[in-house]
Amino acid sequence: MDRELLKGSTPILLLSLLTEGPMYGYQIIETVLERTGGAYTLKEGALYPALHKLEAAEFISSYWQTQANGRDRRYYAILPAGSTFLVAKKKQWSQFVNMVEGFVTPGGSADSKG
Amino acid sequence: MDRELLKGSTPILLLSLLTEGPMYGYQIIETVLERTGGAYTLKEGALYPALHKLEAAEFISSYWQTQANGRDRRYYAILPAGSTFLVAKKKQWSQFVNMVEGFVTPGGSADSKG
DNA sequence: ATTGCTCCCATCGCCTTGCGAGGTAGAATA
DNA sequence: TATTCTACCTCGCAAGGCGATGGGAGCAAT
Repeated sequence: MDRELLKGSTPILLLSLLTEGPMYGYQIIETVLERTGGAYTLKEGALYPALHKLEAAEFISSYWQTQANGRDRRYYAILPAGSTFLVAKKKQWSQFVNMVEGFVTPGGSADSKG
Repeated sequence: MDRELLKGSTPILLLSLLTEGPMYGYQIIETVLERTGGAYTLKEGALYPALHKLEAAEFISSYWQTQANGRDRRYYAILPAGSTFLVAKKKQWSQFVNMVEGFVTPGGSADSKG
């Protein structure tokens, strides 16, 4: 997986994931790993800064939750503003994909799906 | 257009464009501008370094051509190695797109088209 | 008690890439 | 002469992912 391709898509990934429900960092990494069949390992050095930035922007919120073992986990949940942002980001995403594919396949479909 | 989304996709764009025939820098910018209906302006600060890097990797070659006016243009043409690279990049691209869309639309199609 | 493993958080410096701004220069136009 | 268009290019900056590194809690085996 080309790291440069990932740039800018992480917020979409994160926000989309959190739409399914609150998750904690480690769980996000595991989930991404599983769903991509090991193809993409979301790195901690990318995840946590991204999560913090999303929280600073008030697109997500976080809360610590103590488990039965007594250990703490930091859960992240999407906020209404985050959902709104996701919708806009998704649109931007498909426009972007469409643009690139318009060049990759000049004769192919290049209409705007978003 | 989100600049971060662009990162890593420029080589694909450039190589795809050059597959249609040799082009010079200014022409590439104009072409991209036209085809995207003004949505995406490939910036010089992004284009030329990308072009030079592609050339250093021997994916493309360049040659100066003098016009009737006496002015010179630097044309870039794709090399066999560049075509090979493009094919690999395209595959990587669709895998990447597929991955992101797998998260964006969890219920939707997430199979690997590439 | 010590080692080592898994879980779980996080930061730091590096690298790459796009962008804004700036520079050079010939040709056309006013 | 001055401006604009074409056409090339580079530099410093910002942003984001990555590898490395580190802290710490719980748990099992030695």
